[in-house]
Amino acid sequence: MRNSDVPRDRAAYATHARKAILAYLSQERRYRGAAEVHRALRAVLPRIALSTVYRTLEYLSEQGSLSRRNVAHGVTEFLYCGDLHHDHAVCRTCGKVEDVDCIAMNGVRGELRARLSFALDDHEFTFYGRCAECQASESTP
Amino acid sequence: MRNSDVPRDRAAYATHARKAILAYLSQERRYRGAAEVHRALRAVLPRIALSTVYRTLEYLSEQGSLSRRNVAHGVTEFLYCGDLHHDHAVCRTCGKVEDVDCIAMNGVRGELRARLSFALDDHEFTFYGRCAECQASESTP
DNA sequence: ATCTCTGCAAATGTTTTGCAGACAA
DNA sequence: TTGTCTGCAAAACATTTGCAGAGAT
Repeated sequence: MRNSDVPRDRAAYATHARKAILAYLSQERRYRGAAEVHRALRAVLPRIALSTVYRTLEYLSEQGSLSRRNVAHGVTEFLYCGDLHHDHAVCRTCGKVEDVDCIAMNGVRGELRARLSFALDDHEFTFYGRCAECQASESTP
Repeated sequence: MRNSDVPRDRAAYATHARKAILAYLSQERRYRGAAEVHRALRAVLPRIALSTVYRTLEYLSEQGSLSRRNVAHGVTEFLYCGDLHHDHAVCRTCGKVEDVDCIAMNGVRGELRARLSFALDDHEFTFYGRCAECQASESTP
């Protein structure tokens, strides 16, 4: 394949909307939907359109800056989350998300292949429970 | 609390729609959306309404007979799946779902508590790859 | 007979798209 | 200047709901 056959990446502009959404989500350590992001951004960019939020979230998650999850009622939520693949522990009380880089995965992978003859090439793990902070505040209400 | 105060469960009728949907999904070992189920059921019940399919899928998943997952574009899919909690290995080639009752999970749980002080109360694991059959047919096309 | 379920049609809520002007490079 | 984004408004889609009649017990 000649170099000229390689589709050139389209230029990616660093616009107000992209910067603001990335700034908001990287500070917020929770999954947020388009409507929530839109509401929050209006403080900084009063004229931003909801459709722009959708397009930007889509763009950023394709770039790998955001990870997405589909929740009930047709809603998609996004979380700021570097380039690395890792799993998430979601606190059911405050919604905070912590990254889990799980060593035990190696064992799981081997077991899966041995028992099901299943060739694993990807996984999605989500843990639900209570984070350390919320456990602490439960005892002192 | 007196016995008469306990809200009595509503009677559950074994209707054509419920039987047919359960029959279809228990034979099909894949996640299916409402539209797909509806299309398939028309062969047996020509007058069945899409809204009935939605209501029935909702009902069956609340009963615990179906497990649900939210996929992209606001679509919810359902899988026949007994009462037991287990994780799924989804074949990316044929879509077939196999249950995984993974022993290595205990290791994951312990690690999570030790490293994050995270009190785990539930998890959702999905594995993606190729099932044994699809691996075999890849070598003989 | 009674209470539950279903078909139909209309409504809801999220997400997508077309297009002309605004913006970043 | 040039090609990429954005705002606006309208469309597309999956899903939900109200209601009267059909169905299950």
